[in-house]
Amino acid sequence: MARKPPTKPRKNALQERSRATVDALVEATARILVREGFEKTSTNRIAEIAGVSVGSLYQYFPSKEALVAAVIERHNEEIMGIVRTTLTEVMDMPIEKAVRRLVTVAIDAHRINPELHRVLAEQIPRAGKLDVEAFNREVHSLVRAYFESHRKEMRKIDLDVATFICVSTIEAVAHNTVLNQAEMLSDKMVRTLMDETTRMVVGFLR
Amino acid sequence: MARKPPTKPRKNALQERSRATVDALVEATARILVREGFEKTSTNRIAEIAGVSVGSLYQYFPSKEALVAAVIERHNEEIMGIVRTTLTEVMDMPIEKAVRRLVTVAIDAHRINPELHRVLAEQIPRAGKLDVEAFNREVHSLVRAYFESHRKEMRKIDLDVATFICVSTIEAVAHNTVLNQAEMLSDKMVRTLMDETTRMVVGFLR
DNA sequence: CTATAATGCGAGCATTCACTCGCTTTTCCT
DNA sequence: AGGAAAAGCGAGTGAATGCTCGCATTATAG
Repeated sequence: MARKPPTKPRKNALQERSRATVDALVEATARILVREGFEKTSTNRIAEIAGVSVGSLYQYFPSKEALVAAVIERHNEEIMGIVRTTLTEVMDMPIEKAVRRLVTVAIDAHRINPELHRVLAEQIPRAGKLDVEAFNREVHSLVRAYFESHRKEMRKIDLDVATFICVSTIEAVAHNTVLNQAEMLSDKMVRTLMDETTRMVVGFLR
Repeated sequence: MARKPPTKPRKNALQERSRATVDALVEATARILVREGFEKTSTNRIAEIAGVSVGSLYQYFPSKEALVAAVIERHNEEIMGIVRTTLTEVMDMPIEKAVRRLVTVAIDAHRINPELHRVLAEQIPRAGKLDVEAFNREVHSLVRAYFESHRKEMRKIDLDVATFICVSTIEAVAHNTVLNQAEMLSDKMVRTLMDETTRMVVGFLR
């Protein structure tokens, strides 16, 4: 196995100016990933688009992977923010309402930046792998917590299995809806898909 | 957008010897993809492992992408073979039986070569994109055909929506079961997963 | 056996790319 | 003001890689 390149910043941005530089670099990386694809994403190009020199880039990011990892982390954090707040909102709702809400949120989350999501999903470099796993684990445990406190509404079923299946299903439907079918889908179609997915999951749980 | 590299063979292998060369090259590509990852997969290395010179490689494959595409096609064909025969076997079975069989087959298919599947799923180059879409379309239409001829066992529901949701679900569960959790799962656990997934899908359809 | 086509070879070319280093400019602190 | 620390610069370096091309070897046909 190959040694993985470092991911931690070489130095922390302290002053205002340097924080802006770091931001510009991450933003540029995301934009190039979307607009030109992973292969075309070179450090020289990133620096160019960010309006920064390669030298400065390497002051804050020890490797190209570190930059991509930063993009992944930012994107994941954005999504996790939504998921976390939604799951607390939903905590007191009955299963039917809660699941419907989760399905909606899953699709919304995938719509934040579908192209970036696609590129990250397709081309996850080794660097981002850990982040994504942590992400999955957190979603899993949040959903499981909800199930635990709503056990009475549910039939007898292993909670881990239920969580695994439900999360996989909702994620897959959202992913495929937004990415595979793109704009082919009318709003009405999307609503039907959400209704039916909700129905399936709810029917499954009780 | 960048122009995509050609994928068609530069010339067809006619004689026995050259067919063996082509095979060795595809096989070597698959092995390197699995053992050393996409990044380490260079044409020079492929030729080396295949016991063939780079020059010969380029007699049959116009680009590196063409080689990867060939691997993808071979893998997809292997899976599609299983899916096709299973769906004809299943054509006369009632929904319950049929779905259970399909879930089993989905997992089996993912187990053919999990590592290769993972690499291909993660690192699909532009070249393989079309193949994968064709693959999805075929699965979709096969499943839809089954649903059509079993409409009486099902509640009223748009067949495309039903197909989309069912295929997404089964694929996602199989994928995550085999790849995310790897060997962490006991056989019993897998059986439970299959039972529950079947239950969910069947419950959804009627 | 000989001519022709098919197959195979691999050093090397051209290019790309991640990353370094010596230096300048800007900001902060007293 | 002035010195130190932080931030920024970008030409240049070395390594990797996709691919070509001229030639060598092997198979087929007449």
